[in-house]
Parts: sequence; structure tokens; C-alpha cells
Amino acid sequence: MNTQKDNTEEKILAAATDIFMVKGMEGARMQEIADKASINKALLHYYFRSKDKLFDAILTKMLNLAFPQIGKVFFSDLPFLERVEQVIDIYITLLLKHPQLPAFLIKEMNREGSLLFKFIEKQYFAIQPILKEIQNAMDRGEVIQMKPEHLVVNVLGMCVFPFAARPMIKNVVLNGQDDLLNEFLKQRRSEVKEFIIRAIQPQ
Amino acid sequence: MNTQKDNTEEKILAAATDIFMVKGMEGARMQEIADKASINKALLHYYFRSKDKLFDAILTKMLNLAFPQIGKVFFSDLPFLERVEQVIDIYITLLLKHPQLPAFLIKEMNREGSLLFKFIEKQYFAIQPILKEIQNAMDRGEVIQMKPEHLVVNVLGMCVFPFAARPMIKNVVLNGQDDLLNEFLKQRRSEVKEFIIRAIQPQ
DNA sequence: GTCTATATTAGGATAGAC
DNA sequence: GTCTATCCTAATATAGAC
Repeated sequence: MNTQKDNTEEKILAAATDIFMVKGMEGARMQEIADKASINKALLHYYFRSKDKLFDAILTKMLNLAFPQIGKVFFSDLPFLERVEQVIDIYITLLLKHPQLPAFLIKEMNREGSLLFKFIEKQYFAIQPILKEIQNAMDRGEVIQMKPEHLVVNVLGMCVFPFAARPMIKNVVLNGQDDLLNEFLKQRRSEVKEFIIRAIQPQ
Repeated sequence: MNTQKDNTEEKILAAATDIFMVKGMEGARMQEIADKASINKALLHYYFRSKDKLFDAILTKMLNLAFPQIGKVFFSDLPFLERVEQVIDIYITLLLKHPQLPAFLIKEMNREGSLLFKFIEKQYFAIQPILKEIQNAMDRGEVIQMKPEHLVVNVLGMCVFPFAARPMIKNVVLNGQDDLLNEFLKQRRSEVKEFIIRAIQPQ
């Protein structure tokens, strides 16, 4: 049963997500969020007490969206190169749905006092098995030898960077046209896959 | 001859650079900049009239540092693959000197009303010859065939991303240790080069 | 050119009526 | 639960003495 409370809370969360994702914690204004949710500032505070708490709610939501993705598909018994392709696929698909996510997270992880650090520190233990598994694949000769950490960062960089730097890509590389940008970002799925495979397949 | 004016102006610029690079336009405080420059707020305004104008001065300075780099070395008569290696070398060297630059620019290019856009739009004409030259190298068979725009973004992503996402790399991939992070970033020079070369060299 | 003191505004937060 | 009105602090900016 949907009370009015639930309904308003959802409106607030939706509005806050939109605003915070684009402007970040420091750029966002409570007034703007209230306007977008078609309520007033006082009601924002009634539901979330403070800007910090509201922001934390949004940040947590987006983090749970972004981070757990890798692990899911990675530990199957498919050949390693296919698993890499799947990871790239999943990530680009996620980013096409949330293009502002990379810039948002980069902004946030470089902001002092961000709650993001609490979250980030825990992830160390989550990624160790992945690095280990990459090393195993290398030892089996499924992939060329290199430092697993650098492979991870290379894949992440190629997937994430064009989204974080969309405004530059759009205006510098393409000709300022939104539809060209969208097309370009969609192409990343296959482009990154092919590029990575060429770089890491044996011989 | 150095008047007191020059001296103070330099102190302000140095302090403002430090603060703005780390905190961005919205996170920085005039008081903090004044403190760092060992002067008071009023003097900041005496020299630069407003926070906006001061920020613009810093932004312009950093942009002129970051953007014109590529072109310089790119149009020599060296083999294409060697030129790519040189570009990577120059960029990673620049980033090791200014590790906060990527996050700063990503923050800024995603901020509405940023003066960065005026600058960014002009760069379209600067990069066209580079894309053309890449295409030529592909047609000559010096490199594998792909969309030049994606090659540029791949190189840029691998160079820039680990700097933009330093806090995450440090805590998630490495073990929260600053010296490990530094070592890792230095390794990027050779790692990126080798990775790119494997991905784009013919056959 | 540099300071202290003050004005001004913006923005987060609360009180209190309904 | 929702609103209007108001408070309070932080932050940019200016006035005016030295």
C-alpha cells in the first residue's frame, strides 16, 4: 500500500538523484531539488534532515549500482577472453544508461570528507580474488603476461573515460553534435572489446 | 625588476592553483586561498576582483599546459608507432607532475557555465589534422585499421583515467598505500605503451 | 598595496501553523 | 505530511583607514 509518504519520498529521491548526479554534492542546491520534486525545502529536511544525509542516500544507491557488477559474470567457466568481453559489455551497457556516473564518482572520490572512502576501502577485499583469477589465466597461457592491476585499469579506463569526458569528446573529437556523441559511445562496446582482445591475446 | 605587486600576485596565483586544482571552483574558498598565500581576503579581491576571475586565470593557465602537448611531437617523420609512444610518454610525464589535473578538468568540463567550454570548442579544429594523420598511417599500413577517434580516446583513457581515479586505485586496487600508488602511476608509462602497441601494430 | 571592519547574499536548516 | 515564514551561518565582496 502506497502512503503519501512513500510517494513523496520517491519523488525526492528521483529529483535528488538527477540533480546530484549532474552537479555533485557541492554544486547541488536544496532549493533546486525541492523545485524538481515539486515540493518545498522544508519538506526535504523533514524527510532527510540534512543535505548530507540526502546525498549519502543517493551516493549509496549509485555505488551499489556501479561496483558489484564486475564480480557477477567474472567467475564462470567460460574462456577468459570471453569473460573479459562480458565484463566490458556489462559495464558499457550500465554507463549508457547512466552516462553521468563516471564524472559523478570521480568528482566525489576527489572530495575531501566524502563518505565514498568508507565504501571504497571495503572494496579492496572484493577485488583481490579478481586479480588472482586474472593471474591464473595468465599462468594458464590464456592471456599474455602483464600486471593484472594494469589490465584492470586499462579496461576500466577505456570504458569509463569517454563517459567522464563526454563534454570534451563531444566538442573536441566530434563536432559538438549530441547524436554523434551517442553513436560514438555506443560504438565503444565493440571497439573496446576488439582493442583489448588484440592487446592481450597470446602470440 | 620585481615590484611588491608582482610578488604578491605570484603568491596568490600559486596558492589559488593549489586550492582550485584540488577542490575545484565550487569546493574552493577564498579565505583558504588567502590563508595559503599569507594575505587576507580583501587583497585577493584587490588583485582579481572576484572568485570567478581568479578561477578563470588558473583554469586558462592549466589548459595551456594540458592541451597543446599532443600536437608538438606528433608531426615528425618518425614511424607512426614511435610517435604514439612519444605522445604517451609526454602525457604521463605531464600527469606525474600534475596528478590532480585530470580530476580537475573532468570536474570543470561537467560544470554548467564553465568557461572551459569556450576553450574546448576551439580545439575541434586543432585535433582534425591529428585524426587525419592517424588515418593516413592506417592507410599506409603502419597501424591496424580502426576509427581514429576511438584510438585517440583509448590512449587518452588509459593515460588519464588512473590519475582521475587515484583515490579509488589507491584503496581498491592497491592497499591504500601512497608509495604503491606512486609506483603504479610511474609504471603506466611503459605499461600503456606496450599495451597500445600490441593492440594496434599490424598482423 | 595592505589591512580591519562591515555589508550583502546565498543557502542550509528550523519553528510553527494548518 | 506539507506549507510559509524565518533563522543562522558561511562565503563573496566592498568601504575606508593606514
